[in-house]
Amino acid sequence: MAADALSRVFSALADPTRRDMVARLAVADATVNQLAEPYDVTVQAVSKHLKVLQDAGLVSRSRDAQRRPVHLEAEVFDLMTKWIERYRRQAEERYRRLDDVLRSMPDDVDPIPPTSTGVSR
Amino acid sequence: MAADALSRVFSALADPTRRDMVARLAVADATVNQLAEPYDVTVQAVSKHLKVLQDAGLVSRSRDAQRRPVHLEAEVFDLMTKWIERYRRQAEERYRRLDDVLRSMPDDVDPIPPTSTGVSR
DNA sequence: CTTTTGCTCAACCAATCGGTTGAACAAGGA
DNA sequence: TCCTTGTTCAACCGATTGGTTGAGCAAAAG
Repeated sequence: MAADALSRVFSALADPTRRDMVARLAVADATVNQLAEPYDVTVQAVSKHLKVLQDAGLVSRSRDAQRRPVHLEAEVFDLMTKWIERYRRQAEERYRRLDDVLRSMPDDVDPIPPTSTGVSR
Repeated sequence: MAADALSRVFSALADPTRRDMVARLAVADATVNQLAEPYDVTVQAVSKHLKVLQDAGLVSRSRDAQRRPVHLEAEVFDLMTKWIERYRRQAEERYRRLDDVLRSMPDDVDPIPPTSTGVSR
């Protein structure tokens, strides 16, 4: 696994089962067995998934007798959101500028060199 | 690879090299060779990374003579943003409600059964 | 036509992933 | 004390990943 935080978060959420767990944990904390119940895998597999989510900082664990309740930590989402928004905005900004350039293209400038077809506006 | 779109996008961005490519493509379109230049890997490896980004719908390709310029498609980001925001909001909402519950807790109700330590808030 | 440029395909490799089974451990209940 | 419950650890397995090299192909340039 790539060591950096952002990679860990993205890759943790790249798995549908883990995303479903996050979705359910957004509603309420849950134990490993509760989380495992709907899925067609062993509780050990779920425990592994939880370790991935925990390493990504997406969930935290506490203790309640033998149980180890899982709690969703929503703050880490910010890391992703910030990254995504940054580049989306940048790309959209670029798109907007391209639009401006095309709109302001002077008539005496022909960006397409004449070809055999000879078609240029 | 998990077949669903969201998994493909998350997993595409789970790699630092691919995130860096996206960052650079937000500034300007680029050819495979241009993209490969800063990295310490073969151009074939970069071509593979691009295939992953393309399968996730994050980039598109066009044709310019022998070149196959890469263009960032910012719209797919929405898919992620929507998913993230949904569960973050839900988790934060739950946190807020928990706060309310604690604040409105009547004095004669002790939610924690007495233990040997006897400590309860 | 031949060569060069830009890129992709195919085969391979080591490392990681998501899953399994089996054993272990920690804590409460009989 | 022994048993049951909840969870994790360890070892293993097949599939996938990110990388390599080598060959091939399409289009421009010579």
